[in-house]
Amino acid sequence: MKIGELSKRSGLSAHTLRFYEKQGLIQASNRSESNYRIYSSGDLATAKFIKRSRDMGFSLEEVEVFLSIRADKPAHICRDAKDIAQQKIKDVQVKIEEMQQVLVALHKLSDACCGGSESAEFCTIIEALEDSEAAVTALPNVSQEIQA
Amino acid sequence: MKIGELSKRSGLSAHTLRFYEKQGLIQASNRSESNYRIYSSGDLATAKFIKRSRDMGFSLEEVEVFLSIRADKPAHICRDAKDIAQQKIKDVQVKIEEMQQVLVALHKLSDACCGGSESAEFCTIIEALEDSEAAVTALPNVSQEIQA
DNA sequence: CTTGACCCTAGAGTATACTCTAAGGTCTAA
DNA sequence: TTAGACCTTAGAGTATACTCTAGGGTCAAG
Repeated sequence: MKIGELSKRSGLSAHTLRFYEKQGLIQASNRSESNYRIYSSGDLATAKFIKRSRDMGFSLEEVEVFLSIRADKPAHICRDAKDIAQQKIKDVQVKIEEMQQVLVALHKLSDACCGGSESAEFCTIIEALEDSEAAVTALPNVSQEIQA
Repeated sequence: MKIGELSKRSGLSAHTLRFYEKQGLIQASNRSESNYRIYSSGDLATAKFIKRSRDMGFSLEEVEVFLSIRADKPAHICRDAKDIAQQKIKDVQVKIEEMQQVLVALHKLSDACCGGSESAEFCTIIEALEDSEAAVTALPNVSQEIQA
């Protein structure tokens, strides 16, 4: 199949597939005479493997490791894979906890504010952000994780 | 005070303060004869305001809106501020939920694996990522949020 | 033989928020 | 007067993962 079909079947865009190729994650097993990438069903399996790994939150770098384990299983041990998974679990847990703290602070911030069409002269949100003694205390620096 | 002291007192690096200036978030109220930025205590309050907003997860763009409300409160209403806060709450809630789903999937993935020094030939993690019928089902695309 | 859908490459652009560098000027204390 | 800490600017680099563009070739159908 050509890249368009692999794209449809894998859920990865053609652009992304070419990008992954550049990153060394996946190769087309053949090229047509006109230099089109020709993918096998094995390639489709690889593409899906990558997609699933990404959907689980693994970075491309981690996916690369999984791919290398997958490519030569006898050369690797279960711990290789499990270490990555467990580290990812920890990362996700930390981020969830950070975001839950932020959520609590945000609720405090928001709930105190009437949110009406009154002048913002005494808006508690602005006041709380202004005043160090307000709702916001000892928050971790979470900005990145919350931005899309 | 000069930028170094504002940095210490606000918790923002001098680099970041200059960067925020470029973005139009904060200005030094004066310049010394040698062209050093001279900040007032009002500037310190602004810097802290920005820091607190960032720590609550607001983007620089959102902080800009808060700053403009703060700069001219009578011209704004409470809803202006509350809308932003509530939208942020929604965003954070969505991300937390996504990450919790990912966490469940990761646990399934990881728990099934022995993690020992056995060959990865039958590693359940690799198998699960390989096989569409495995643990991983209908996950949202969360990759970004989980990466640092 | 042309239209439209598809494919190719190299490289730039997007998003967000910094973070750092180079090259240089200023200030203070010993 | 000189070392060292501090300040200045413009602009590039970092991180991650795409996403898109320009300019061009290929292919099947009508």
